[in-house]
Amino acid sequence: MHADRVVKLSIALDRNSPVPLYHQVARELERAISDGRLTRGDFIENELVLAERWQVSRLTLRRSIQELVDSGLLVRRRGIGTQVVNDTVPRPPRLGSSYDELSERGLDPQTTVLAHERMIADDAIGEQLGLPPGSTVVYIERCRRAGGRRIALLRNWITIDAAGDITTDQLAGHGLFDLYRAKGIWPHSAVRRITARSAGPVDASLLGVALGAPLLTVESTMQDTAGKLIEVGHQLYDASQYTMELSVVEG
Amino acid sequence: MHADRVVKLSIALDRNSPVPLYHQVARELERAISDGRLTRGDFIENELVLAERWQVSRLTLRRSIQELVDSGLLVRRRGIGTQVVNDTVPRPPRLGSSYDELSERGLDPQTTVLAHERMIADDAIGEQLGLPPGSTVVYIERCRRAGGRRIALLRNWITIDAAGDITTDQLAGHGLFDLYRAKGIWPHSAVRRITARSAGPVDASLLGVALGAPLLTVESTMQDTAGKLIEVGHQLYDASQYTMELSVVEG
DNA sequence: TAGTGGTCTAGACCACATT
DNA sequence: ATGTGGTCTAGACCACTAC
Repeated sequence: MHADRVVKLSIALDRNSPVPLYHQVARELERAISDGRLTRGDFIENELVLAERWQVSRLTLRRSIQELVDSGLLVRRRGIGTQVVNDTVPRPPRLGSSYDELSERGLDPQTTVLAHERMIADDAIGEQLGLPPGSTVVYIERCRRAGGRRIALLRNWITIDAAGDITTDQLAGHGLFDLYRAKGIWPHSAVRRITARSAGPVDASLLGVALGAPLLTVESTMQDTAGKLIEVGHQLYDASQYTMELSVVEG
Repeated sequence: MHADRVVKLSIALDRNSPVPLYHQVARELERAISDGRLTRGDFIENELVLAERWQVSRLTLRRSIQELVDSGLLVRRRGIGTQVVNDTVPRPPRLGSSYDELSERGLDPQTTVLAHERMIADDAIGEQLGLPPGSTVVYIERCRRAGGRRIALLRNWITIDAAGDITTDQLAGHGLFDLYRAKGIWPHSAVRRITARSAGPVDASLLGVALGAPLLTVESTMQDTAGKLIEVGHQLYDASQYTMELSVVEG
């Protein structure tokens, strides 16, 4: 009972490339899926055969396959084989600014800086940033537009270390993420709490929506690769214009 | 210039356990972090030393460390070492029912089945499930409660294959995920679209909220490990009672 | 019984960061 | 120059699935 198609693949590898072999193999497999040589339901040949044919060690091959399994394109089953489950790479949630995200959707994001100042962190913010009471932080409030319409209100409380020398001009042209990276700060992980609320008078007038309009709210805390807390962010999205999309793949 | 603490760890491994060695090592490392032997900023010893001391191959050790790197607890830097970045495991978004999620938060979720019937899928739903027009699906509408309060309204359109023989009784006592798994169907990945809206008359009365109250909405499409589309789900959460939480770690 | 993926080893060499 | 993590190999044995 095997109506299932087993596809023989040929690939080209460059052993002098600085790109790791396992990644080259993964890329080739991914290409085979995206250009249709492999489609949903197809099996690839078994690991011993592929390792021999492509002249890589089995472990290296396995690592390549694992990459695609992690990203949700392949599924492995012991005793059965490795099968294509997905034609397109599901997009996992990423650390990244809404600026990048809107760009990727083909919109042309623009930013208006509404506030950019130093202030004493209130207790809640200070605690989330792990700062002693009375610490100074940089407060930034921006309005994000796309296609001429106001999409989101972005409020950030950032440690002096991370944002002390960012200028208002820089904020208008770039997402915060780019500015962090330019300073050598590497955002590493974030916790996001997502819920909804009705627009109050301030939010409504800043976003240009009716009083009581539904807003999607995201509160986040972010830290860098050294474990240092960088910022607390509150984001308010006009729900009629913005949908947050994320893919989840079972670990 | 090394104020950084390098911690010497002792661990116990059981080589006869069915649990893979790399996972045992990972678990021990995780325990060392959670019980405070390792804290943020600490370095673990280098890979050669640890592999020798714990009598595992370097590759096995690396795989253990990788587990914690993936989950955001450790960071590795070439030429420098491996360092603890996080004390607690950030919780990545997972495939799982709100039932499981509410359970984990210590609440006691209860379910009322409001509808459970076969119906002809409308065009939008049929298309999302990849079914021909006029196909029959199972429609389920449930109200999820916790702590005696109504938290969410769950609407699912499920393929006959996946839900054809689920009974109403089963639905009252279990999350849909458990029922799928019991049938040998393994949810593999989902795409979720999250936004907000104001409660309409029907939603308001079913959830027991005021007309126009803010709701968090999640629309999802899910498929199993074989790549088959299983269900489309629409979930409405009372935003005053529910916050969606997710952690994102940079890949 | 045969075939598949899952785990583990010992050893080699490379690339990068610090001193 | 030294120490760190990153890649890669060849080979072994195990666990699960199918027939």
